[in-house]
Amino acid sequence: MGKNLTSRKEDYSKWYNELVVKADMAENSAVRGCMVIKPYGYAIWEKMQAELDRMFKETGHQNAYFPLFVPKSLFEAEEKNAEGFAKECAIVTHYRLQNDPDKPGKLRVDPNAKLEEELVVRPTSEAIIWSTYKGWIQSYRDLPILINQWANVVRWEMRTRLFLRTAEFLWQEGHTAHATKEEALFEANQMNNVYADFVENFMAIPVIKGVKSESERFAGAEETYCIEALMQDGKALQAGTSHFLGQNFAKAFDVKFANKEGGLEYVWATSWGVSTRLIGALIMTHSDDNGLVLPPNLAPIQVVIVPIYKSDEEFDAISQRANDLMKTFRDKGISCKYDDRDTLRPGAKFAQYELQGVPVRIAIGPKDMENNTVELARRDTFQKETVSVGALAEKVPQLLAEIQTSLYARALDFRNTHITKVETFEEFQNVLENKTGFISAHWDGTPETEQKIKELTKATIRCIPLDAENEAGKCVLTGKPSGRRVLFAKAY
RNA sequence: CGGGGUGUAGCGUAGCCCGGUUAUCGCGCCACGUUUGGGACGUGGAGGCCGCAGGUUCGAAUCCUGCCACCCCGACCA
Repeated sequence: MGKNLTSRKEDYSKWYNELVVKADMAENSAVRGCMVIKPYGYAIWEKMQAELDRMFKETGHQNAYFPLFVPKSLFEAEEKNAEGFAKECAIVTHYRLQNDPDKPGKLRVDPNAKLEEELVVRPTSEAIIWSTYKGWIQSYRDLPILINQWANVVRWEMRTRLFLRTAEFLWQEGHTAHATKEEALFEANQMNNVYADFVENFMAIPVIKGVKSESERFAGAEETYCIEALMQDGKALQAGTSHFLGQNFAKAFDVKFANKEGGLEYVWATSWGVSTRLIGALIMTHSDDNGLVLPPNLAPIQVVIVPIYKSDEEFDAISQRANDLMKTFRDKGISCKYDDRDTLRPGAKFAQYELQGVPVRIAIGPKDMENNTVELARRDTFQKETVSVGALAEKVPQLLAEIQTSLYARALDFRNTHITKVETFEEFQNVLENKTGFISAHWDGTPETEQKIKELTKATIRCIPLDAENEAGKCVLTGKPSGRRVLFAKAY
């Protein structure tokens, strides 16, 4: 199921409902491709937010909030940025409805309530933020500004894909202002490292750090750092980006500062973001045919306890033990749940928690009560063992840690076996067709060649890896000289 | 926006070509009872403007026209 999340509805629909439902289109509704994130899915997002927020603050950032609406005149100020997003903007043109004289009971847009200037619903916030920063920055003493915003943004894509490309999505966007180019470059690179750290160590998804080619670069950026992950179906997913914006936005919004020498200089900028797309990455990296598989770090419930009983007496005794265990676990910071519902049989509960990806399950029945044991089962491998009650306080935290590392190891192994070095274009096409995954190949460095390869194979340059070694070679398509390999793949 | 496909109960579906009693089946839901170490079983029950709007016809889920939505493939993209 994890292999085909976005292409085969029947594969993911059974647990997709646990996380999210695509908004039902009301009659006449133009809302398309938006998602409803249900509590369980949102709890996962909150865990991500909490950890990222911690990491941002550790690196000196603060949270703030800026308006949803961007006046068109601000939006168009940075030319490349505006051009890049123009095709996918939702625009507010009116501010009032009125009763429709022709259709009783219906409303229409009041033609007299046209806005003097249209408002763009933010597809990203550089414009509104830099127009604000202008008023905040006069001197080098006002720098750096290190701000992050948690927000929703709207991108009116022609085609949406659940989790990976919804019309509205939640994200964080960092926007920083610096006195020097070096400092801004350091910041952009640092935040890309923060993302890599988070995605690898918290979400157990291996990534490749790199920079984008010119044509894949963020609109308005001078350099785009990125982390690229590989999904189980062999397609690449951009999991996060961090942009060095140069002085483009400072120039567009006329943001200058007085330096120590008394001269005026334009400010250097970065922006960086990750979104609810990461939930999609999580699903497509770890899930299997039984449903979601959550790394313990992200699981809203890390341990679930299921009682198995016939009589009330048995139930009471098991409940007592379960509550004792819960206290033990909670003291160790483990989130746990005791499912004492008498409306479902144990088997149904097992299936449900597998669907939800709960990492560890403990079952307690009459036999266990007799022997002072429990059945301990792990979601990732389905292994079960009988463990004495006294050993659990040690064993469960260990098991959670082991699941976390083993999920990462499994994904890393898959990823590494799906990076293929090729020398010829024939090999290139062959790998794309039969093996999928990343292709490490030489490229002559021109946008034309990149475009040609895209047309011929649908594969794009995912990134130029930061750790790529210098290696003389020949471009797979043109045969022209190349100084190092880049990574190609079909991408979401 | 181009090409293909699909809309029938909360979910998944049969019926549509070839129009004709009360629209099929499974899951789920509700009630009662028996059950409970891997998705229980029995009995009874509720739930449908057959995507929307027109048209053809004595009669439309079924035929025709228009519209809307969704899915897949392109273009576009976090």
